[in-house]
Order: sequence, then C-alpha cells, then structure tokens
Amino acid sequence: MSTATHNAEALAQKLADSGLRSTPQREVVYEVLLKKRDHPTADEVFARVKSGLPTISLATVYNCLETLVQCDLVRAVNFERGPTRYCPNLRPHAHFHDEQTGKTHDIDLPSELLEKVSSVLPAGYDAKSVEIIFRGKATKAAH
Amino acid sequence: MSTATHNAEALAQKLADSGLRSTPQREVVYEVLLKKRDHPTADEVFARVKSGLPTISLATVYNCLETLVQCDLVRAVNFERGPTRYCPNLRPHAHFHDEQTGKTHDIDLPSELLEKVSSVLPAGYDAKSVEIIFRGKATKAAH
DNA sequence: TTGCACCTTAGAACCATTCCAATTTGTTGA
DNA sequence: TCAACAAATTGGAATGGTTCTAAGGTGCAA
Repeated sequence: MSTATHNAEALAQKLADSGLRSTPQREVVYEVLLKKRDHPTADEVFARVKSGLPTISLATVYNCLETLVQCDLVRAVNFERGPTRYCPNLRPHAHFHDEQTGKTHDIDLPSELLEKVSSVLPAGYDAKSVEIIFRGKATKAAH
Repeated sequence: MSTATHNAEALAQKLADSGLRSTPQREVVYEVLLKKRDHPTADEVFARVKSGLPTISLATVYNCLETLVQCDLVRAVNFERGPTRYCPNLRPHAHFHDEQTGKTHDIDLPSELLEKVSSVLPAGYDAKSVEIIFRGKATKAAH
C-alpha cells in the first residue's frame, strides 16, 4: 500500500470518528501538508493543492484546514501577527522561528520537560496544552 | 512624585535613548497599559485613551504601541489569530490563556526554568527569546 | 429515487492593520 | 524671536487574511 493511500485511510478514519466525510479536497489538502512540512500558510496550501485539484477554491482550503485541525490531524500555529500556518507534526514539539530567514523549525520536546514547564503553574490553573516558541537565528540548517 | 509622573519620566528617558520624543499621546497610551494589565488590543487601548485624550486617532494608538514595543517598554503578544495584544510586564513570564473566559493571565517564570527550556535546543540554534503559552481553564482567579 | 445533510464554490463582507498625504508640533540655530 | 526643518499626529483610503453567504453539487438512507 502506498503512503498516500495509507494516509488517506487514516484521514478517512479520523474524519469518520467525528461524523465527517472524506472528500478529495480534504485528502489533497492533508497530503500537501504531509508532503512538505514547512509550515505553509493557507495561501501556500491553496497554491500547492491546485496542481492536483485545479478547481478547488480558497474557501475550501480554509474549510479543510479547519476540519483537519478539529480532527486533531493538524496544528494551527500563530506567532507574529500574520497568516496562520499549518503543521502536521503531532508529536509534542516547540517551534523555532528563525528571524533571518523567516523559516520555522520543529524542535522535539522530551515529555519530562513538558511536565517541568507545567509545574510552574500555580494551583487553580489547569493547562490542556503548552506551546513553546523560540525566536533567534539558526546558524546551521536542521532537518 | 506621583506614579504617573514617575512613569512618564521613565518613558521619556527610554524614548530619548532611542532618539525619540515624549508626547502626550505616547504618555497616555503607556499609562493606560500600566493601569489595567489585562492585555488589551489596540482598539481597547484606543477606547481607554480617548477619555483622557479625546482627539487621538486610532492610527496614533498603533504608532505609539509600535514605538513602545521598539523601546522595550511593552511586549506585543500574538496567539490565537486575532488582534495583537499588549503587555507592559517586562519580567520573564508565560501566558495562560483561559479558554472559557478568553482572559490571559501572566505566569512568572523562574529563570532556572528558562535555562532548562532553552537547553533542549540542538546545536546550531541560537534563541534570543522564548515564549511559553498555556491553554486551559483557570479554576480560580489570580492576581 | 427522493429527501436530506454534508460539502464545495465564488464572491462579498469583515476586521485588524498599514499606508498615505496633509497638518501640527517641537527643536535648533541664525 | 523666528525661520526652517524634523518628528509626530491625523483621518481616510487601501490592504491582506479570513469568514460569511447563498447557491449548487454529492452521496448516503429510507
């Protein structure tokens, strides 16, 4: 079975879990995110998706991205006012924002660190998620 | 010397350091941020500032906020697509975003933790700043 | 095979922000 | 003191990302 087929089935499954349908648009949008993990904006996804599905509309791309976020297949990332970016990496990770290049890199986080971070919360604060963003420059490229 | 006067002088000093002038607009915008530290948007700042300076324009509020950020007197905060929020708290701190109320709380961070967090960065990544955002619900109000 | 809920689509509308050109204000040095 | 120049403010227009709306398509379920 090809990777694409496998992803499509995993997607169909997750969508079904939420009572939603799998559609060509949703499949292609998801494939595009998995294929090039450079935190694209909705516009960039739109451009990439069009080569496989020329009649798709921008509104649909927004809809699909929103759906994927709801189904926990994709994370929406916002830092620095500007377009939302999308990330199919579901492992716990931080983002490193390179101020020179504007590129965003994923940084894996040991679960031990996440616990440590959450432990600074005073009583009465119940965090469902933690997001960590680094800003600076990357002197060498990473994966 | 009143607090307001003291703040105004600190502001004038910081502005002068960058070769900028202190103006009534900049003073009032800064006062407004210091007075109610609830991470207001530019629009909210605009509304609050108008009571003291009825002829100020929204464009000026944006300009002043940008200036204050440049002078390191204020932090601009962006999470959740939506308007930028402004925060006069300069101590290292994280933000806790209460998903029920939409309110944002400051969480002080021990410098020891910041070091720990930064230590997860692989070689080649040089972080100038770290931002930490919690999301969840606050079962009791804090400060 | 008809009905109905879900999806997609194009374009209009929206909202936060930035840009622009025209004043106003402040500062400097003649 | 004043002229001249720079810095700052203003209102409105323009922009860019996103959401809304209304209309048309698609596919499962009785």
